[in-house]
Amino acid sequence: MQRTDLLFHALADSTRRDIVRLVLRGEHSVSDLARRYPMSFAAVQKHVAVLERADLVTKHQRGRERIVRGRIDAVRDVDRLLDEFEAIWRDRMHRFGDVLAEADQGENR
Amino acid sequence: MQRTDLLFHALADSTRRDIVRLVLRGEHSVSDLARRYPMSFAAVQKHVAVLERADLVTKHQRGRERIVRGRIDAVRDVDRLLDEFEAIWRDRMHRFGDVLAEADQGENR
DNA sequence: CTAATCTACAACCATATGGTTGTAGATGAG
DNA sequence: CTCATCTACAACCATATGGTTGTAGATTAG
Repeated sequence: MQRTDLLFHALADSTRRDIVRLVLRGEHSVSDLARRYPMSFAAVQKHVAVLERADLVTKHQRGRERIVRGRIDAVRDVDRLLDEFEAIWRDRMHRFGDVLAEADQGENR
Repeated sequence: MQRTDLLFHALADSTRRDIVRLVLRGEHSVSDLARRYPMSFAAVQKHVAVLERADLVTKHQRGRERIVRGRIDAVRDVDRLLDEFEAIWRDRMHRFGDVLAEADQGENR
């Protein structure tokens, strides 16, 4: 699977999106996060792993805890991908405008 | 599953992202699309269905063909969600700046 | 030192996903 | 009318996903 797949897949779950919001706001240990959701520690741990695989968060040790931080750069990478779509669409609108302009020219010829 | 999940999930596959690019650029029938990918018609049909469920494309009949169009609005909805993340992060940076400012004040007291 | 906490990881399970083939219904071409 | 094309949909299969429980290793607290 490619990185883009990992990014979108990671964001396609509301628990994971919520975790991203939390760790963008500030640091949280894995157990901090686990306490917030109605699921087991292991389940949250897996969600964090999915986010980590997509580079949306990083984990580093502090004592016996693992601290999770959000990586805004990854979010911006997704943003850029969407910009590409926007550009494609704008280009189409542009070409559509050209066709209309040509039609106008034809009328005045 | 909520709409956001559907949106991100739909975009978490390179074939589907490619289809979105194509139909943002211009109309294509389902069989047009199917010819482009190394998989069965039914498989492409399913991919289109996933995109449709997420409102990233619409389908309408023309003769015996089903014409697929991209919906830029859905792309923009995703964009807005990412903006929320960006805002959260900026807010954190802002608050971090405040803490530094308070520390400075403390020094000069 | 001992006990509690935090984490990692494996095994397991139900369901979802992404692909296939096959069948059948509309529609257009000749 | 007849045949080819386009589509829908069902059945099926292998694998991925999201959850669980259980076990074991680090690390801190007392």
